[in-house]
Amino acid sequence: MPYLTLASEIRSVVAEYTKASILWIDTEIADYKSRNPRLSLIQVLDDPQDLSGDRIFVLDVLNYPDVVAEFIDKIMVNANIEKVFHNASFDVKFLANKKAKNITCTLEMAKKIPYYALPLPNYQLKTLAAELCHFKNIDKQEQGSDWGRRPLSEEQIEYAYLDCIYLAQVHQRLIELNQEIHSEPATENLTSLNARYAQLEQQWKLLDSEFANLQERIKKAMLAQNVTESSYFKLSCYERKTVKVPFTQLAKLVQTEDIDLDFPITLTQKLQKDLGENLEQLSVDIEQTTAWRLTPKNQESDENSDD
DNA sequence: CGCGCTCGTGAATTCACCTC
DNA sequence: GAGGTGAATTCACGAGCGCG
Repeated sequence: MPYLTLASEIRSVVAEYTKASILWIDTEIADYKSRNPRLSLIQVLDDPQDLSGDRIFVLDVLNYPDVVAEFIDKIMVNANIEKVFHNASFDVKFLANKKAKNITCTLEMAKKIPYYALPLPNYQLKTLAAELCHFKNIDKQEQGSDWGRRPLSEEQIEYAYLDCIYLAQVHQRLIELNQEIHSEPATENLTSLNARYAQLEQQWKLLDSEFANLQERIKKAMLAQNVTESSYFKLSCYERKTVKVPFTQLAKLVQTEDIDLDFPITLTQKLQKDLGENLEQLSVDIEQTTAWRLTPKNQESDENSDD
């Protein structure tokens, strides 16, 4: 895991990366608590199979803002290179932000996988690495360490490159899980899906109804007994306000003050009825959509076993 | 600590569908 | 057609989470 500190060698590595089609990237930030945090390290991996770390370059960019600019210009903004991060929005904030193209976030991928298929207490990278890829002895101690100091400790550099390995491995597993979960609709086996649904429905109804009942009782009990904290729950409240104005007043204001305010209003059935024939004077824009819905058939009559 | 999200909550609306 | 019902949708808001 080459640790590069010279601007010239970092530049040449960045130049090499422009040929890659996908890169796994992590960053370390110095002074994250302060008002102006700085980019300390950029760790890049270009081969997800690599577990040794040989293919990871740890780029020390703390004192090279112009090298960072080059990285942004050649890699981050380049739509031809897919960039994989965990919680991408955090790292990308320091790397081109909104201008970054072709970003993949493993945190978002993980969250999209339904809970039953990936039952985890949280979606931190270390949790995913441990549960999804069975990495042992994952250390996150260095995460909060001082990334602004130089030289960095052995442990810090070790930690920095390990994160990239976790990232690439987790990413691969998430892709696999995704394929299992979100299968091709055209080739799904409807019979087995229906069977599984029916099998779960009864259990689910029992659980769901008791669950809802418990929630309601606990809430009401805590309210009645003036308890804001119980062993499992916190009870909080908030003010909610909706600002309203008569439509005629708003319309008049916009007219008289010549305010630039125009947007489509949904004419609900009630409004259409209230307008009556006046509706014909308006140039309405009719949007047609199709809504599909699943309706369970009545299963209890087992007489209709027709095919 | 702080940013930038997403998510859960509960009320209000809307609408399809059913019955009378 | 009136009226009821349940599902879906919308909205304001705060809680909570991930990163270092």
